[in-house]
Amino acid sequence: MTQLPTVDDVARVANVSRQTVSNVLNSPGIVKPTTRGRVEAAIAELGYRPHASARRLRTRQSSTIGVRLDPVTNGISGSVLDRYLHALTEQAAERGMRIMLFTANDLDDEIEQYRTLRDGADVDAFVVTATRHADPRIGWLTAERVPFVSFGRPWGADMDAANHLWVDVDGFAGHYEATRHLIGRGHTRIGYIGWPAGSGTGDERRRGWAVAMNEAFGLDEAELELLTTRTEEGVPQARRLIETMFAAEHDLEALVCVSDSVALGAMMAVNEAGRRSFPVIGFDNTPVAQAVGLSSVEQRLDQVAAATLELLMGATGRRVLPPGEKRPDDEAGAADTRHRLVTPKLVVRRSSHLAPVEETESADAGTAPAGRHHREEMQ
Amino acid sequence: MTQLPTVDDVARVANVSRQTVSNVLNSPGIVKPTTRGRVEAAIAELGYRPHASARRLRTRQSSTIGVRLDPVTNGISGSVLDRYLHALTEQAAERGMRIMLFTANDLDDEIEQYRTLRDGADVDAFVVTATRHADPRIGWLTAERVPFVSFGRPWGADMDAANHLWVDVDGFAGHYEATRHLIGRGHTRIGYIGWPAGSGTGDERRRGWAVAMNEAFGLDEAELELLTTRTEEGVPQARRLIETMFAAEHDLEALVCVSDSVALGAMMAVNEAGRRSFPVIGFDNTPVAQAVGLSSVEQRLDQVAAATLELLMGATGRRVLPPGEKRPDDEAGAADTRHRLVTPKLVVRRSSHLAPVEETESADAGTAPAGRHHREEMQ
DNA sequence: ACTTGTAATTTGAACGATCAAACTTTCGTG
DNA sequence: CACGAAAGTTTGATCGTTCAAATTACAAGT
Repeated sequence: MTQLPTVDDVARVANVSRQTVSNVLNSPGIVKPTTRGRVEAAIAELGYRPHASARRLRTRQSSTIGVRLDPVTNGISGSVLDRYLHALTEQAAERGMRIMLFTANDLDDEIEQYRTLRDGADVDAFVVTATRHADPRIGWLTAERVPFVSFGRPWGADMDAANHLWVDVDGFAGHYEATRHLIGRGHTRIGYIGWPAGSGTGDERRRGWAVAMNEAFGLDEAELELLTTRTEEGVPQARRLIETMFAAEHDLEALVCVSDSVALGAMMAVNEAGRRSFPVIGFDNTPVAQAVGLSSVEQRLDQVAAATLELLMGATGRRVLPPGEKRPDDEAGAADTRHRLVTPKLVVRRSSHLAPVEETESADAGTAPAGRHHREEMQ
Repeated sequence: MTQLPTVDDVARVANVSRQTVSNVLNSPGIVKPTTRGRVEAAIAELGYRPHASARRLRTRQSSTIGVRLDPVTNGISGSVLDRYLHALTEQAAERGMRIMLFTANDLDDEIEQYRTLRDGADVDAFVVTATRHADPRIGWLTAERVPFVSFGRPWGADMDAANHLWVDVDGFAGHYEATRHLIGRGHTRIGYIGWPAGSGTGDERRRGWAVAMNEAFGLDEAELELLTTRTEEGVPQARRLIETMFAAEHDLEALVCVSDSVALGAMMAVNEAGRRSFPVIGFDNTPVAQAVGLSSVEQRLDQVAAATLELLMGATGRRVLPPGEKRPDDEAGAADTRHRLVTPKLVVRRSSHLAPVEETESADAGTAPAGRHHREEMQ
């Protein structure tokens, strides 16, 4: 093997010109079928593959999406980003795109990386994760007209001005469904363990619980607040919290928890206290939840990934669309085409399957709102 | 913003030639300090960044390492690859390298991807994971002289012929230490739950247990086999296995398990059976283990990542070395320079901290071989 | 001062593809 | 049957960089 074949080599063999070969590759429609066949044969014969860098140099397109890999390994919940990454990589591949990872020390450094990757034509677009209030990255990317989608909706003041593309999981719907599930099983005193107020994501999830409780029992916000406790993320934190709670008098019957970590801590405290019929539901459906039989709300990350690419490339496109312009699928006045809210799905396991309904092995379609959510046994 | 500045723009401003600018960037040593200063000033002034694709076209180097992201989300253990990926991305960045992800449907498809990425000068090297017996990928990469490192040593017949670069975690050492720890705490009847025989990784871990048991109690392989059970990977599988085991008569006092999934299953069965003083140790130190207080063997993936890059790029190099040649650090006859075996680390948690030593909160440096392993409380 | 060697810098030519425009063939039509 | 338009194909230029060789600047040696 002396030298990689180039477009010229193919042209020579197929007895056509460079450009025709290029056309066969990029716009097969405009070249005569006869010729195309000849060229394709030559390509196969020589084992030719386009030189991606040369193409990039000319077209300024890289067919690559950049994702910053967060340095923190967030233990349990860290896997959410990883699962998203898996889904994104797979679905991007189906559209001829690839994912490039990079790291950054802080937000400014991240912007610096954006610039380098953009200027070097290394990536066509970015996926921004872990957005925060007044995120400087969003501003920079928007100002520079770099295509991007953020996984996580804008919060706070940005919320109104937000005309950038974003995808998010509907935490409200998730815990609304979870709470409905518990209510359907006959529970009334359902508590909520959340994160400290002010986290947009956490507040939204709690709101799902709150609305369901209000609809069912007419509780007002003051009453709901009495059923709410808040803690930092983490298994032991939550565990201690619930232990304290059990020590004091209380009449809770079930808990909806803002995350699997918190739910696991709660579950452990519940077990420790010997309360066998005390349902707990988490959020994220992490491997941990799966392993210990914790009911949880599954973020459908494949759908999130699909939505990400849809916003970036259109419904079926194979290249990144320029930002800020009218999107092809804007046509039918189809809702808002600049963001997607993915509805998560409750996964019912043992932890939510305890009393007050009689605890039988096969009790399933009983009082539970059947068919609304997916039932999964530990397997 | 009209046009991105090029090397020519910088040259004009600094009043030098293209090539000098290029030299300042790539071999600053050969350009006179005065000139260099002028060029650097111009670069800063214009905010110039090299066009990575143009550079790649010329040099045929991409400063990128390709990693196939396995489509399977292996639940609990899947996070191992993810954590490796994190570490690799970070450390690669420190050497000016980036990670590109891709997916493939099967091994042949993966080779196809290798070819595309290589021919397109998209990546300089690959990291191959999940190696198996007679892996076709290894052969192809070697024959094509594509630089690569495999995470996972070669097994079986390949083992001898293996002259390619590989990194692996020393599973033997991991479970040797785990077993020594249990022995140090006074246990004698320590069982092993492994994967079905024939998995190189699993066999190697079991061997660590076996050797420790043999050294301490003089058990021969027949006797060791009696203490061994095997199961497919998975929490419920392991759980049922141990339930059966507890149902039958047995005199086990402790268990070393080939993975955290298996260990978790075991732990649940143990709890269910009301056996409170029955230590269990896993492998991988997954978030799950951390969350439920399961002792486990931590694969130091940052070290694995460091070793990967060392093999690929030399101790401090910033570019991938051509494969098959004498490596720079071959000099001092330093062991084998073509592979690295990373020693994992036992992380002691509650699950291994139970009897027969009196179960007190502070019992720590008692009979345990102090200082050998890291002690971590749930935090 | 004059060679000689080395350090520093510059110049022309790639790298492999696509773009834009020019050219040639094909085909429908008056 | 010639004409013009559309379809198909080719040609020259270009993307931004680094390589290889050529040139110039500078210091030391006889």
